[in-house]
Amino acid sequence: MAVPVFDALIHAPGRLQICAILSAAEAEFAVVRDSIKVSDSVLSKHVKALEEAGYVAVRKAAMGGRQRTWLSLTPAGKKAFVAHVAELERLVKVASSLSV
Amino acid sequence: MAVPVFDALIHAPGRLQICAILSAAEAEFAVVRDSIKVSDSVLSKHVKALEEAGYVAVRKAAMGGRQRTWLSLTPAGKKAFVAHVAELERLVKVASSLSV
DNA sequence: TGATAACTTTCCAGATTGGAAAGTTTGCAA
DNA sequence: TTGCAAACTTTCCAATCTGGAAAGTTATCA
Repeated sequence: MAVPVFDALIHAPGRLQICAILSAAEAEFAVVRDSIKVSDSVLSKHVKALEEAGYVAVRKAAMGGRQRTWLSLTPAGKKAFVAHVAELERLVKVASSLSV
Repeated sequence: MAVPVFDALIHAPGRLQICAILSAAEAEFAVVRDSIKVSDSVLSKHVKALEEAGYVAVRKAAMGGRQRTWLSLTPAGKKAFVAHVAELERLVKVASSLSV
Protein backbone atom coordinates (compact mmCIF):
# COMPACT_ATOMS: atom_id res chain seq x y z
CA MET A 1 0.00 0.00 0.00
CA ALA A 2 1.31 3.42 -0.91
CA VAL A 3 1.38 5.75 2.05
CA PRO A 4 0.02 9.24 1.42
CA VAL A 5 2.39 12.17 1.73
CA PHE A 6 0.97 15.48 2.82
CA ASP A 7 1.67 19.14 2.29
CA ALA A 8 2.44 20.22 5.86
CA LEU A 9 1.39 23.79 5.21
CA ILE A 10 -2.07 22.69 4.16
CA HIS A 11 -2.39 19.69 6.43
CA ALA A 12 -2.35 21.59 9.74
CA PRO A 13 -5.96 21.45 10.99
CA GLY A 14 -6.49 25.20 11.10
CA ARG A 15 -5.17 25.81 7.62
CA LEU A 16 -6.90 22.76 6.17
CA GLN A 17 -10.16 24.23 7.42
CA ILE A 18 -9.31 27.64 6.02
CA CYS A 19 -8.56 26.13 2.63
CA ALA A 20 -11.76 24.12 2.75
CA ILE A 21 -13.78 27.26 3.38
CA LEU A 22 -12.01 29.23 0.71
CA SER A 23 -12.25 26.42 -1.80
CA ALA A 24 -15.99 27.00 -1.81
CA ALA A 25 -15.84 30.76 -2.19
CA GLU A 26 -14.08 33.97 -1.28
CA ALA A 27 -14.82 34.81 2.35
CA GLU A 28 -14.46 37.64 4.82
CA PHE A 29 -11.76 37.55 7.45
CA ALA A 30 -14.27 37.67 10.29
CA VAL A 31 -16.38 34.90 8.80
CA VAL A 32 -13.43 32.57 8.50
CA ARG A 33 -12.20 33.47 11.98
CA ASP A 34 -15.57 32.63 13.52
CA SER A 35 -15.99 29.47 11.46
CA ILE A 36 -12.79 27.94 12.69
CA LYS A 37 -13.01 29.54 16.12
CA VAL A 38 -9.61 31.16 16.52
CA SER A 39 -8.45 34.60 17.57
CA ASP A 40 -7.74 37.42 15.16
CA SER A 41 -4.02 36.98 15.65
CA VAL A 42 -4.06 33.29 14.88
CA LEU A 43 -6.07 33.65 11.71
CA SER A 44 -3.90 36.55 10.64
CA LYS A 45 -0.81 34.41 11.04
CA HIS A 46 -2.28 31.45 9.17
CA VAL A 47 -3.35 33.74 6.36
CA LYS A 48 0.08 35.28 6.21
CA ALA A 49 1.67 31.84 5.94
CA LEU A 50 -0.72 30.81 3.16
CA GLU A 51 -0.25 34.12 1.41
CA GLU A 52 3.53 33.80 1.48
CA ALA A 53 3.21 30.36 -0.04
CA GLY A 54 1.13 31.90 -2.80
CA TYR A 55 -1.91 29.86 -1.80
CA VAL A 56 -4.19 32.62 -0.62
CA ALA A 57 -4.96 36.06 -1.98
CA VAL A 58 -5.91 38.92 0.30
CA ARG A 59 -8.19 41.64 -0.97
CA LYS A 60 -8.93 44.75 1.04
CA ALA A 61 -12.24 46.32 0.16
CA ALA A 62 -14.29 49.14 1.60
CA MET A 63 -17.63 47.83 2.80
CA GLY A 64 -20.00 50.47 4.10
CA GLY A 65 -17.22 52.78 5.10
CA ARG A 66 -15.17 50.28 7.10
CA GLN A 67 -12.47 48.32 5.40
CA ARG A 68 -12.91 44.58 5.20
CA THR A 69 -10.49 41.85 4.27
CA TRP A 70 -11.54 39.19 1.80
CA LEU A 71 -9.68 35.94 1.44
CA SER A 72 -9.59 33.58 -1.50
CA LEU A 73 -7.53 30.72 -2.88
CA THR A 74 -5.16 31.55 -5.70
CA PRO A 75 -4.91 29.14 -8.66
CA ALA A 76 -1.76 27.74 -7.03
CA GLY A 77 -3.65 27.40 -3.76
CA LYS A 78 -6.47 25.52 -5.45
CA LYS A 79 -3.99 23.26 -7.14
CA ALA A 80 -2.16 22.49 -3.90
CA PHE A 81 -5.41 21.96 -2.05
CA VAL A 82 -6.79 19.66 -4.72
CA ALA A 83 -3.54 17.69 -4.74
CA HIS A 84 -3.70 17.39 -0.99
CA VAL A 85 -7.28 16.28 -1.16
CA ALA A 86 -6.28 13.67 -3.71
CA GLU A 87 -3.87 12.24 -1.16
CA LEU A 88 -6.64 12.27 1.42
CA GLU A 89 -8.88 10.47 -1.02
CA ARG A 90 -6.34 7.70 -1.38
CA LEU A 91 -6.41 7.39 2.37
CA VAL A 92 -10.19 7.47 2.40
CA LYS A 93 -10.29 4.62 -0.10
CA VAL A 94 -8.13 2.47 2.10
CA ALA A 95 -10.35 3.22 5.04
CA SER A 96 -13.64 2.75 3.21
CA SER A 97 -13.07 -0.98 3.03
CA LEU A 98 -13.07 -1.14 6.81
CA SER A 99 -15.80 -2.79 8.81
CA VAL A 100 -16.65 -0.95 11.99
CA MET B 1 -20.76 25.25 4.99
CA ALA B 2 -19.99 23.11 8.00
CA VAL B 3 -16.31 23.12 8.82
CA PRO B 4 -14.78 19.72 9.57
CA VAL B 5 -13.43 19.11 13.05
CA PHE B 6 -10.56 16.71 13.42
CA ASP B 7 -9.23 14.32 16.01
CA ALA B 8 -5.80 15.84 16.67
CA LEU B 9 -4.34 12.54 17.79
CA ILE B 10 -5.20 10.95 14.46
CA HIS B 11 -4.76 13.99 12.27
CA ALA B 12 -1.02 14.45 12.81
CA PRO B 13 0.59 13.34 9.51
CA GLY B 14 2.67 10.56 11.03
CA ARG B 15 -0.16 9.02 12.97
CA LEU B 16 -2.63 9.44 10.14
CA GLN B 17 -0.27 7.41 8.00
CA ILE B 18 0.13 4.81 10.71
CA CYS B 19 -3.63 4.47 11.04
CA ALA B 20 -4.01 4.23 7.29
CA ILE B 21 -1.54 1.38 7.14
CA LEU B 22 -3.09 -0.43 10.07
CA SER B 23 -6.59 0.08 8.75
CA ALA B 24 -5.70 -2.28 5.94
CA ALA B 25 -4.14 -4.96 8.10
CA GLU B 26 -2.02 -5.75 11.11
CA ALA B 27 1.58 -4.84 10.41
CA GLU B 28 5.04 -5.32 11.83
CA PHE B 29 6.76 -2.50 13.67
CA ALA B 30 9.66 -2.43 11.21
CA VAL B 31 7.35 -2.38 8.19
CA VAL B 32 5.42 0.57 9.50
CA ARG B 33 8.61 2.36 10.50
CA ASP B 34 10.06 1.99 7.02
CA SER B 35 6.80 2.90 5.29
CA ILE B 36 6.53 6.23 7.01
CA LYS B 37 10.29 6.76 7.16
CA VAL B 38 10.86 7.62 10.80
CA SER B 39 13.29 6.38 13.43
CA ASP B 40 12.54 3.58 15.87
CA SER B 41 12.10 6.06 18.68
CA VAL B 42 9.61 8.19 16.81
CA LEU B 43 7.44 5.28 15.77
CA SER B 44 7.64 3.87 19.26
CA LYS B 45 6.36 7.14 20.67
CA HIS B 46 3.53 7.44 18.16
CA VAL B 47 2.50 3.88 18.87
CA LYS B 48 2.56 4.53 22.57
CA ALA B 49 0.32 7.57 22.16
CA LEU B 50 -2.13 5.63 20.01
CA GLU B 51 -2.02 2.71 22.40
CA GLU B 52 -2.77 4.92 25.40
CA ALA B 53 -5.74 6.32 23.54
CA GLY B 54 -6.94 2.75 23.01
CA TYR B 55 -6.63 3.10 19.25
CA VAL B 56 -3.84 0.64 18.61
CA ALA B 57 -3.11 -2.81 19.98
CA VAL B 58 0.42 -4.08 20.33
CA ARG B 59 1.11 -7.77 20.04
CA LYS B 60 4.52 -9.25 20.77
CA ALA B 61 5.16 -12.49 18.97
CA ALA B 62 8.15 -14.73 18.56
CA MET B 63 9.09 -14.99 14.91
CA GLY B 64 11.93 -17.38 14.17
CA GLY B 65 13.48 -16.94 17.55
CA ARG B 66 13.51 -13.13 17.58
CA GLN B 67 10.63 -11.25 19.07
CA ARG B 68 8.62 -9.06 16.74
CA THR B 69 6.03 -6.42 17.46
CA TRP B 70 2.79 -6.42 15.54
CA LEU B 71 0.53 -3.41 15.45
CA SER B 72 -3.17 -3.27 14.72
CA LEU B 73 -6.13 -0.95 15.14
CA THR B 74 -8.49 -1.76 17.98
CA PRO B 75 -12.27 -1.50 17.38
CA ALA B 76 -12.13 1.92 19.04
CA GLY B 77 -9.23 2.87 16.80
CA LYS B 78 -11.12 1.80 13.69
CA LYS B 79 -14.12 3.75 14.83
CA ALA B 80 -12.10 6.88 15.48
CA PHE B 81 -10.25 6.51 12.19
CA VAL B 82 -13.44 5.98 10.23
CA ALA B 83 -15.01 9.01 11.91
CA HIS B 84 -11.98 11.06 11.06
CA VAL B 85 -12.06 9.87 7.50
CA ALA B 86 -15.74 10.81 7.33
CA GLU B 87 -14.73 14.37 8.23
CA LEU B 88 -12.07 14.26 5.56
CA GLU B 89 -14.65 13.04 3.07
CA ARG B 90 -16.81 16.04 3.80
CA LEU B 91 -13.81 18.17 3.05
CA VAL B 92 -13.07 16.20 -0.08
CA LYS B 93 -16.61 16.77 -1.31
CA VAL B 94 -16.26 20.50 -0.95
CA ALA B 95 -13.03 20.38 -2.86
CA SER B 96 -14.22 18.04 -5.58
CA SER B 97 -16.45 20.77 -6.98
CA LEU B 98 -13.38 22.88 -7.62
CA SER B 99 -12.07 23.65 -11.05
CA VAL B 100 -8.31 23.71 -11.26
C1' DT C 1 28.85 -15.11 29.77
C1' DG C 2 28.76 -11.99 26.17
C1' DA C 3 26.74 -10.24 21.87
C1' DT C 4 22.92 -8.87 19.13
C1' DA C 5 18.24 -7.88 17.61
C1' DA C 6 14.33 -5.22 18.37
C1' DC C 7 12.34 -2.16 20.42
C1' DT C 8 11.64 1.62 24.55
C1' DT C 9 13.04 5.70 27.19
C1' DT C 10 15.37 9.65 28.07
C1' DC C 11 17.44 13.86 26.63
C1' DC C 12 17.35 17.75 23.97
C1' DA C 13 16.78 21.10 20.24
C1' DG C 14 13.86 23.25 16.94
C1' DA C 15 9.35 24.19 14.89
C1' DT C 16 4.33 25.06 15.63
C1' DT C 17 0.31 26.81 17.65
C1' DG C 18 -2.34 29.58 20.37
C1' DG C 19 -3.84 33.68 23.03
C1' DA C 20 -2.92 38.34 24.99
C1' DA C 21 -1.59 42.68 24.32
C1' DA C 22 0.38 46.33 21.87
C1' DG C 23 0.69 48.55 17.29
C1' DT C 24 -1.18 50.21 12.75
C1' DT C 25 -4.31 52.12 9.47
C1' DT C 26 -8.49 54.17 8.04
C1' DG C 27 -12.90 56.42 8.44
C1' DC C 28 -15.86 59.10 10.85
C1' DA C 29 -17.62 62.18 14.80
C1' DA C 30 -17.06 66.33 17.20
C1' DT D 1 -7.57 68.26 13.43
C1' DT D 2 -8.11 65.71 17.12
C1' DG D 3 -9.95 61.71 19.20
C1' DC D 4 -11.96 57.26 18.87
C1' DA D 5 -13.28 52.85 17.19
C1' DA D 6 -13.08 49.07 13.88
C1' DA D 7 -10.45 45.67 11.81
C1' DC D 8 -6.81 43.66 11.37
C1' DT D 9 -1.29 42.88 12.16
C1' DT D 10 2.79 42.16 15.07
C1' DT D 11 5.16 41.06 18.93
C1' DC D 12 5.76 38.45 23.05
C1' DC D 13 5.58 34.37 25.40
C1' DA D 14 4.22 29.80 27.09
C1' DA D 15 2.86 25.21 25.93
C1' DT D 16 3.12 21.43 22.74
C1' DC D 17 4.77 18.56 19.31
C1' DT D 18 8.19 16.30 16.46
C1' DG D 19 12.15 14.34 15.49
C1' DG D 20 16.72 12.16 16.06
C1' DA D 21 20.54 10.46 19.05
C1' DA D 22 21.90 7.82 22.52
C1' DA D 23 21.30 5.07 26.44
C1' DG D 24 18.47 1.36 28.49
C1' DT D 25 15.73 -3.21 28.29
C1' DT D 26 14.70 -7.83 27.35
C1' DA D 27 15.13 -12.08 25.18
C1' DT D 28 17.66 -15.27 22.35
C1' DC D 29 21.64 -17.35 20.46
C1' DA D 30 26.68 -18.68 20.08
